[in-house]
Amino acid sequence: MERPTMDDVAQRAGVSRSLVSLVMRGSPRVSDAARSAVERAARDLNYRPNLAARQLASRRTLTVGLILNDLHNLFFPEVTEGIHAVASGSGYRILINNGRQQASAERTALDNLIDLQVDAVLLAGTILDDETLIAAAEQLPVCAIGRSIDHHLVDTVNNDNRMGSNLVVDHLVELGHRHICHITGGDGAGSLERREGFIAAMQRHGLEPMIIEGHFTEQAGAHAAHTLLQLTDPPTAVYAANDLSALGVMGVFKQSGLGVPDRFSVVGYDNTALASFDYVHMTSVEQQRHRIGEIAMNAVLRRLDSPRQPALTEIVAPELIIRSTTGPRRSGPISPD
Amino acid sequence: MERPTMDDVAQRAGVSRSLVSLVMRGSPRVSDAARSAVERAARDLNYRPNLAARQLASRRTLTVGLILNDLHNLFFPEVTEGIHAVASGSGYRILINNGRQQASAERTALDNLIDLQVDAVLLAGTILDDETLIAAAEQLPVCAIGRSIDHHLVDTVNNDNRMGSNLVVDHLVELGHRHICHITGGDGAGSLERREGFIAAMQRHGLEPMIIEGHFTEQAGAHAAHTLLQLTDPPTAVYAANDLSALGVMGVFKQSGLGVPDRFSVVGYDNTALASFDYVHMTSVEQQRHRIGEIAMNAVLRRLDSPRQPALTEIVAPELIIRSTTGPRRSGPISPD
DNA sequence: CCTCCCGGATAGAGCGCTCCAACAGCGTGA
DNA sequence: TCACGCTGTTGGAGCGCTCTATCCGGGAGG
Repeated sequence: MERPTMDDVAQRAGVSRSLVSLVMRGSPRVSDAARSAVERAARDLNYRPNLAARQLASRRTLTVGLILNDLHNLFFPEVTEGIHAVASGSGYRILINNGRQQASAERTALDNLIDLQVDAVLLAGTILDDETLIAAAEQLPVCAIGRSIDHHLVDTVNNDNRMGSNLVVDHLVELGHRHICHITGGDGAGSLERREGFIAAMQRHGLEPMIIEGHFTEQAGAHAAHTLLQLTDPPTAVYAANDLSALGVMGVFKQSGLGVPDRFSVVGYDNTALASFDYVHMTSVEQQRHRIGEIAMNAVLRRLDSPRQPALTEIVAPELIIRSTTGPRRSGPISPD
Repeated sequence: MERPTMDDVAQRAGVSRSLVSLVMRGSPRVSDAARSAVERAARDLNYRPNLAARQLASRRTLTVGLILNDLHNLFFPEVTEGIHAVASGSGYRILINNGRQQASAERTALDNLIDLQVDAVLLAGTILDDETLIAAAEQLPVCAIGRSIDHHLVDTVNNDNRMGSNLVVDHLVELGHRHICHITGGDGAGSLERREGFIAAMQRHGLEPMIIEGHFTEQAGAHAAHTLLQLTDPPTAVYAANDLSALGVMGVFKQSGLGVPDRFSVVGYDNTALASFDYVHMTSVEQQRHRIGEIAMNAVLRRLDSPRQPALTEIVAPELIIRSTTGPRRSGPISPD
């Protein structure tokens, strides 16, 4: 009933524990005969190595921790899968911790993972303060996704948020829009860059940027939409800092009987499932989430190899996915249909 | 630079390692003087216990594993938070693994967690086969959420799916609908019960149940909707096995210019964020996800205490959340607006 | 005065693995 | 023939904790 140990396997196979250990770790310098004897014995006993013991002796876990800022945000599942794809191909397992959108929860999660002695930590969309992150980076490889941080040990992977804003503005201008409003993402990951990119792009077109401060939430989008509807000369297009916020905007427009894209064009960011549902079918900026995950995990693998190498700062080009919430600017007064 | 060990703390505090261990584990039989000396030394050295060593020696990890069937499904975040709320109150940490909607991935995840020697495993919405689950239950406490399984060691927590279907049918019938179609969830968690509950409820009302087989996906909902639109005498209401599928239905109706709820009433299940967005505002069945998570974690704690106790089978009553995708039956032929 | 007890502290034997040093054979070349 | 290297295998010393058994010293009880 007790879980078998390496000694049990060794005894059954008629070899030493050291040999069993070599086989378990896939060493090449083991004879075929010995290897198959050990494998047989292990199978017979249903042996599974004790990771705690392995870890204690070898000081590594072949495990990397992943902290997700918010399980509710559909941005993360794809990133996670990109990470997973690379990790499982290189023998690492992934352990996820939920940050629940709170810096304190993220800190606890980080502590947990460090206590568990994961070999490295990936943070996605994290809002943890820089010092904590850097302190962690001195102990083990750390890679941050969707957040920039200036430190010689912290690798980062980001999409090019400025470019994303550029794509959006170019698209809207091409459709004839001149009066465009950006709803920001507040202190959310990447929102500062999206905002700056928006302003720069508008100025490049000789247009005046309009901005409403918001968050990465449905409520923020809804709130901003209500504000817009009060204006005497409202914009004809709205660019929200993420899909959630954009959906909040669309909810208000729908309830007010204002057609999208007839009265307003709406664009989101992240191209999450929210945008791609046929029922929503929203124009949005795809960050290449899967690819970002892959790159991040590869960065971790690299740093696991050479821990003190200079920080990697990867920027991935986003892509505008045009769907049916954006259309030609329609002039004329605003009124319910 | 090396991480300090218990011996370092002991030396600095001028006591034995055993005493340090007692302090770390919060033993009451330590003098105040000794305790504070140890605590000081630990703080000075920034000591953090090595979980692997602790685990190896004590054979427990104070960690429970959680396997989520699908990170993309917004049903799980709430459940996770319910689990977390109870777990953190009792000193356990949660480790999440992603099942990626594949039984094989779930099995790997389970193996991972068992190898890591978590004290217990929670599975949410899992599609793992019974044998694997039962085999795991012989080794450590296992609790399954959203899935029934008949075994004296596996605790289960479910919402009352039959009752959920009942609520839906009663609501639709009350609105005048007599011709109602249920799109099933295939082999998804709980979908069999929802289906049976639907049939029973319809029969109770003397109505003929109509069923289209589906899945827990947007595609399945869309596919079923297309099928419905081919019928000469289509139903006036559609009850999909989950929100995702219901949204697929709504996407098709929208594209076909068929108003909801004017032409069709649509109901989902799970009351995820998908249903509650203002833009969607869909009638759906709330499972009490947070509560389910809490109950599940409590079941685990109980079984951790007395491992051989008979299985707990908790059923939570669901609640129908009525929004604007259901309305009075409208007679007359179907045609685009 | 001796024994007993008891709170408080400690020694030391593991837990199940890894990994280094060492070793047994067996060609091979001088 | 002997030293040498090479392949395959082994012994055993840890890794950093927990936990049982044991010890110590002082107050209570006889």
